[in-house]
Amino acid sequence: MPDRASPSISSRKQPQQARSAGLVATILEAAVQVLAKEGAARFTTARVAEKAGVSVGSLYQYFPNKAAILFRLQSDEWRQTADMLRAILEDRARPPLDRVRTLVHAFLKSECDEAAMRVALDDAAPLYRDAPEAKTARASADGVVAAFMREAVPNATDAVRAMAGDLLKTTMSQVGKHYSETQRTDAEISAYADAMADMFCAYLRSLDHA
Amino acid sequence: MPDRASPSISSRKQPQQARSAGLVATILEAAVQVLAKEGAARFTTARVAEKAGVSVGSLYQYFPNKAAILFRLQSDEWRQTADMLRAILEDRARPPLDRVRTLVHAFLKSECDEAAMRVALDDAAPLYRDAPEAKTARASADGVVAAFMREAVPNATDAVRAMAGDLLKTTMSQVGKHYSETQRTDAEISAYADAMADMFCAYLRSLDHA
DNA sequence: TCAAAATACGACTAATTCGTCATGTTCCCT
DNA sequence: AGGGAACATGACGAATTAGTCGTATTTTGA
Repeated sequence: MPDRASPSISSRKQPQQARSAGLVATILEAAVQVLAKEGAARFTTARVAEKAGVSVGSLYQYFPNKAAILFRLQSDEWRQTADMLRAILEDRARPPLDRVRTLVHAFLKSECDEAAMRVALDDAAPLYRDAPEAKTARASADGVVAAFMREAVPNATDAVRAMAGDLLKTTMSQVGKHYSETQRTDAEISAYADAMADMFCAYLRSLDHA
Repeated sequence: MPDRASPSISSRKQPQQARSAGLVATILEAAVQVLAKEGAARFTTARVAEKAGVSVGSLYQYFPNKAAILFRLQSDEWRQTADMLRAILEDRARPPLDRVRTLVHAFLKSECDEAAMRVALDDAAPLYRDAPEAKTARASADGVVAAFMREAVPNATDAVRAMAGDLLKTTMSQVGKHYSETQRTDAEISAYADAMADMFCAYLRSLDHA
């Protein structure tokens, strides 16, 4: 039972004039900066507003609370990741296992870029993860993964496929998250991605043979 | 660059009389309660002291700051996990892959017991993870894993073994952590553990064949 | 027995934080 | 032009927190 009850995370109001739309964008950019440079503990609405060159009051006109800003940032990340995942996994011209390897490389690389921001965003997760909006957003990639699994592992029951797909998805995202907490060279990242892809491929092959 | 500089996490003084040794134990038990029932955000020294039936002043006599209490709890968890891991992996009477499966089951089960406390402890990680003491503590299981890998995958270079061992360790702990964030039945836990063990075994076999 | 050391206490300070609201400014439309 | 709506401001209130310190109590050892 971690934090308090789910906060209201939905937007307070939508910007209607051009200046306020720009203001929202400015705030989000500033939020990324503050998160990356100061860390989750020092991520405050006041600091974000200052960095954005905007008053706190303006900030609270478009975000109901601090958690909403963080959720928005995380939401954008998820969307971006889901798009990449879809683009790679749905390329039916290539063998499934090739796609897995490409995906792991792309994911790990993207996780390591902007590592500071992503780690901080994860540190702040208790503030937004229990919101109902977050639960649905996290499941956005499930369909793509399920479709891919049907293609990659045709000889398996639905139950096995569902569990294996979930395991692969969870492994990639969680291990990637942890891996990005330490500074790495591109060569190290690539080697680690190959190891993870080896593991995934061996698993998928074993599922299909069985 | 998340939080501030590393806090001093070492004990302020060692209890010398019986009553103060008991007091430290009482505080740690209370800390577990507070963490599990209130979550990381509401984990405060005042609340821990109150739950322990002790004054804040007494608490600060044996812990230099809040982070030290959290680090102590995490440290105890790590020790406990390392012991379990050693006991299972060093049982040379059984085939290596059997041991892996047993280990995954045991780890996942133990992760799901006390899930609330572990999740909260993880939420509080930013407060203690950058301390130098933490880095060494985390590496405590590395030797056992390396020895096991030599046994399980004799036909592989040291470099491959090191990376694969790290990947398995990281996967188990990170996926386990994420898995325990949701409530599960024993049957579900066991099924997931089997899936993870399947993946690990397929990977280890493929490394040995290659 | 009795003084010094160890232990325990809890009110208090200084700092930080979130979010509001009364007031002022800019924009748009007729 | 001018009136209303949208937008922007930032001082401020209310709440919470980490950690200290002067004082009181208990234990120990000579």
